[in-house]
Amino acid sequence: MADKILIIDDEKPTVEMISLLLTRRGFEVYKAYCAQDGLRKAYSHQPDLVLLDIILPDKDGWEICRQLREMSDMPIIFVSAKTDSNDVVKGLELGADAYVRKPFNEDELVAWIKAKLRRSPRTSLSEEIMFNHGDFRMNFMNREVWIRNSLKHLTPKEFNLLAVLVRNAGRVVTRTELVTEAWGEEYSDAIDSLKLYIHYLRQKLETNPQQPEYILTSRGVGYRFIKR
Amino acid sequence: MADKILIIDDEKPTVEMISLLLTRRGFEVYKAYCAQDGLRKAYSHQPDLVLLDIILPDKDGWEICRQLREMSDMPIIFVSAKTDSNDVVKGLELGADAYVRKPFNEDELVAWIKAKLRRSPRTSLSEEIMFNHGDFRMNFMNREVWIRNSLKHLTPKEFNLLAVLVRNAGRVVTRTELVTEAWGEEYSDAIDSLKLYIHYLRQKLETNPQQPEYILTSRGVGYRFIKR
DNA sequence: GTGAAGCGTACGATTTTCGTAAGGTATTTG
DNA sequence: CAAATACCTTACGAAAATCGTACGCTTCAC
Repeated sequence: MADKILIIDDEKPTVEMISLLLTRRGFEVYKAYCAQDGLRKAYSHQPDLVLLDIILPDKDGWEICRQLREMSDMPIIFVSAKTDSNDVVKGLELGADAYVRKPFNEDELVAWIKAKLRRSPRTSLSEEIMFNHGDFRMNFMNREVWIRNSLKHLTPKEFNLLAVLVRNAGRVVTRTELVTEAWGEEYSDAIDSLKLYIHYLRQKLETNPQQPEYILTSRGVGYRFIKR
Repeated sequence: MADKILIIDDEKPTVEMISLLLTRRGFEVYKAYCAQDGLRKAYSHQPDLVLLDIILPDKDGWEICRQLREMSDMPIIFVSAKTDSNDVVKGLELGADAYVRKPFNEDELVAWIKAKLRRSPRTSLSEEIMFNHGDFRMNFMNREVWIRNSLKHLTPKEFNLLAVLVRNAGRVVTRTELVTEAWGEEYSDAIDSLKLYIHYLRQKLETNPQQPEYILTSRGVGYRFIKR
């Protein structure tokens, strides 16, 4: 799954340049040209990291940083033409994770981004999920799935598919959503494979695969993992 | 309790200057003038953060960074006169948290330190990790691996690979993650070497290499060191 | 009731991955 | 400089994972 980066900067050419650079390296990029829009997109897209300019038309970058910090721990990197040490100090004290001076070296910016992403906790994803009073246990860390004290071996694609279902337990997940989330964009039309893998999973997980308890189908829409 | 900072740098005046600066701001400072001493003091004093120069008499700063990263998450800040972007990129890729170019502004350095301390999880680094009731012991200081009271000699690449596995014990580590973490970014596609070195490790560590107890494979994903 | 569409399942072919062996090149060490 | 050690490439069989396809069953609209 590609990391999502939000760029907040009013200089359009800069934004385009960074955007191109990051897209080429496999990131998913969101752009905002003013503070208001930046904050809105931070809320709606939940980026994994924010690149932040200081000089903006409406509010300044300091204020955005402060407001972002109120809601989350996402890494924030200032990217600014204000190169004075005082500004660096101020940015870091406001809770930023790094400060890159403009003009910047492209590789260096990418290295900062990667370093901060590597460090960021990703805690929203829990290590293990249990259902059915512990009868069903899925551990994302060691990639093990247990049903009533017996370990079920899943292949990578099986595991990834189940992971998406389990993380969205209780809600019907669209077929395309399932395959793209589990296996990547290039599988978006692999609906035939989907039913095959659902079948494999049921064979391995369900007591009676003909009458599934865990993975239920929603005709014409997708599948849903029971939440109990 | 005052935060402990370890400075590893061979230029005495610089060390004294930083030391004074930090002491005045209420930090507890430890100094080392070479790589060996730096690593030893890192283990013995358990600093909360490390300031690291690149040019050192014995080993270089890159190597220290890699070795520290093998066993702990403590924040590392490079402070170097090497100001080239390539060096910054290299430092960050090795797992450093920041890179401050010499000569630096004092307030800025302090701001970086405080920012990194604020974020840091406060995990202590131990010189040795044990599993399996002490049957398996890995010592990062003298780079020794013991299994049931017999010393196993590992080559540098073997040791580094094992270190990444052990540090992530219990979790499946991706193949690319493994090689880049253990050997550096330039190995990111050396998946063939990986299986070879896993093979070597198993030959040396496992009682029965055909049925490994320690290093388990997660087909299509990576490997995992058993956590017990 | 009937046909069409959606879904489940069986089977086997193809592709990928893993472990291991063998041998060659570089690098270190005495 | 010779020997030992570390590193790396290639190759191949076995096992696992993936995928295509065909077909039968269920559900639903009319």
